[in-house]
Parts: sequence; structure tokens; C-alpha cells
Amino acid sequence: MSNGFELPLRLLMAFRVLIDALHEELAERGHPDMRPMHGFVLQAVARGADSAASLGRTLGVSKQAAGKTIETLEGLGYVTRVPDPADSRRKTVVLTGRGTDALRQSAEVFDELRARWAAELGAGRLDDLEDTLRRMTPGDLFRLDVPGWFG
Amino acid sequence: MSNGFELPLRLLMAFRVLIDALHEELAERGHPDMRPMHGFVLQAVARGADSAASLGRTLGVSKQAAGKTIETLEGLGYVTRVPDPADSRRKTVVLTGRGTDALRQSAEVFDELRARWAAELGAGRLDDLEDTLRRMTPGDLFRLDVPGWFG
DNA sequence: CTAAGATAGACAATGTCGTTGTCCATATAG
DNA sequence: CTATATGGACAACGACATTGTCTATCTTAG
Repeated sequence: MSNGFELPLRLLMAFRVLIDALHEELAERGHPDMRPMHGFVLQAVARGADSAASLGRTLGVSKQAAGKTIETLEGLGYVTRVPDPADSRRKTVVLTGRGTDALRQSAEVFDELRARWAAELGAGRLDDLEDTLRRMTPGDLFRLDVPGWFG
Repeated sequence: MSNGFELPLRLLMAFRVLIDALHEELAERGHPDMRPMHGFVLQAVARGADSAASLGRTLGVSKQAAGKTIETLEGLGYVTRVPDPADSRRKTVVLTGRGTDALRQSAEVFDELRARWAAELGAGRLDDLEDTLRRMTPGDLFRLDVPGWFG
């Protein structure tokens, strides 16, 4: 195999390793129905994408698709929609207690996973890894338009 | 933002950076209709997943889904199906000239991208990155069952 | 103030891509 | 030879995205 092939695959697998571990752990902590996508969406909502239209823009999908995703999350109990008093067209998307819990738990698990990596690699090597990745990736971390990108 | 959140996102973005650059370059080299998925499938075919059923197993999807993917790739001219003389149920999937060209070009571009990273980071840091990733990811690189995994 | 345009969200039709179930032809094992 | 497993095609369905259209509402220009 050529050299260059390995790097992207390792990056993807490392991501998968973390995300799979996250969701295994989340399932045991009361969030068995969370999917990788949902974490992204909840993050986006928490960061201000609090309507179908703005969520769609943040995620790089149509507002209709964003609306359906919100419906799904609403069905799972992670968000609610409340009418916006200042603009009666809008329905503001709000994280429920369960939603904020999911985010808090995700953060905890990610911190634990990072600690596990630090223990295995040594803190220095992990810091180096993060520094290197920071140098090779765009600064704005939250371009979350991942959904259909791969197909 | 908590510390642990950053690592997985950076890993994913680094992967995206490479894959986007690859396909931008591939488009200019005569493969504008290649999608990220297609590279994975062609790889799998080249590595011996030469029937709908075995491709499905390798990719972690049903044989029907694999069959449709093969049809698509066939329509794009990357593979052909030839009857297997030893087993008249099977139709062996074979890379066309265009298919092998796509793989060769991908390898070239990945090598160039890796060289670009080496130039920017220094060869030592890039080697460190790859070593670190190798330590944290499974050995068998070609578990390519990526398709629906994210949903 | 009013008219024009932009925006939020709902609804419908459609496309893509995965799934399961069924079926037939063919290999393979007992 | 017979029973079972396998490869591939076809059909029905579901998840999830798309575009287009519609109404209600907000915002801006004149």
C-alpha cells in the first residue's frame, strides 16, 4: 500500500474509535438512542442554532431537513419547541433537561476518553497530536455540515 | 468548551481536509464524478471483494445494497461484471482501466498530500502523528463499513 | 403608512440509498 | 440423490435528504 493512503484512514478510524466508545458509554448512562448525528445537532442548538432555518444553515442542510431532525430529537425528548414571543413565525428550539444532560454526559465521556488516551500515550504525545491536528485543520471547528458529505 | 470535545472533531476535520483535497484534485485529473464512498469501494474490490455478496460483507452492508453500488460504479465506468467460469452463479466484479486509473491517481494524490503535510509540519512530526494514530486504532485498516455508520 | 421583499415554517412530491423478504439458479456436503 | 448454503435479481418498504410551493409574519424602502 502506498504511504499516503494510510493517514486519512487512520484519522477516520481514530474518530470512529472515539465516537463508538462515546456512544457505548452514553448508552449505559441513560442515552441508548443517541446517534452520532444527534450530538452534532444538540451542540449546534446549544451554540445558538435555535430554529429550523438557522440549524439548517449551520448543518449545511435544507431547512426542511433540519425541521425533520428537530422533530426526531423532539420525539426522543432532547429538545422542545416553544413559540418565540418576539417573532411569531419562529418556534425556538430549546434543549430539554434530557438534552442538556446528554451534552453534559458527552463532555464527561470525551474528557474521560481523552484522559485514557493521555494515560496510554503520555500527556506529551497527546498534546503533540492535538497541536498537529490544529495546525492542519481550519480554525472554526464547528462547520458541522457532515451529514450527506460522504455519500 | 471542554477539552475532550476537541480531539474527535479535529480528527474528523483532518480527515475531511484530506478527502476534500483529494476529490478536488481528482476532479481535475479526469474523475469529477468520484465520490468519497467510491474510493472505498474500489479499494475493497481491488483487495478481493469481487462479488456483490463479498463486497457487501467487506463493507458491512447487505448484498443488495452492494449490488446497487456496483451498478452505480458500472454506470460510471469504473468496474465491469464478467461471468465467473468456475461458478455460474457469480458475476465477478473487475476494475476497468478507468477504475484502476482512479485508484492510481488517488494513491498519487494522497502521496502528494502527505508530502505537503510533511513539508508543513516537518517529517518528524508527521511520523509522530502517524505513529500515535496507529497506536490508538485497530490494526486491520480495512474495516470499511462506513456507509450508514454515522446516521 | 403602505407596498415590496425577505424569512420562518409546514406540506407535498421526489430521489437516493439503505433495509428485509422472496425467489431462482447453482454449488456443495452428507 | 437430497438437503442446505450461497450468489444474484426483483419488489416493497423505510429513513432521510432534496426542491418547490404555500401561508404567515417580519423588515425595509418609499
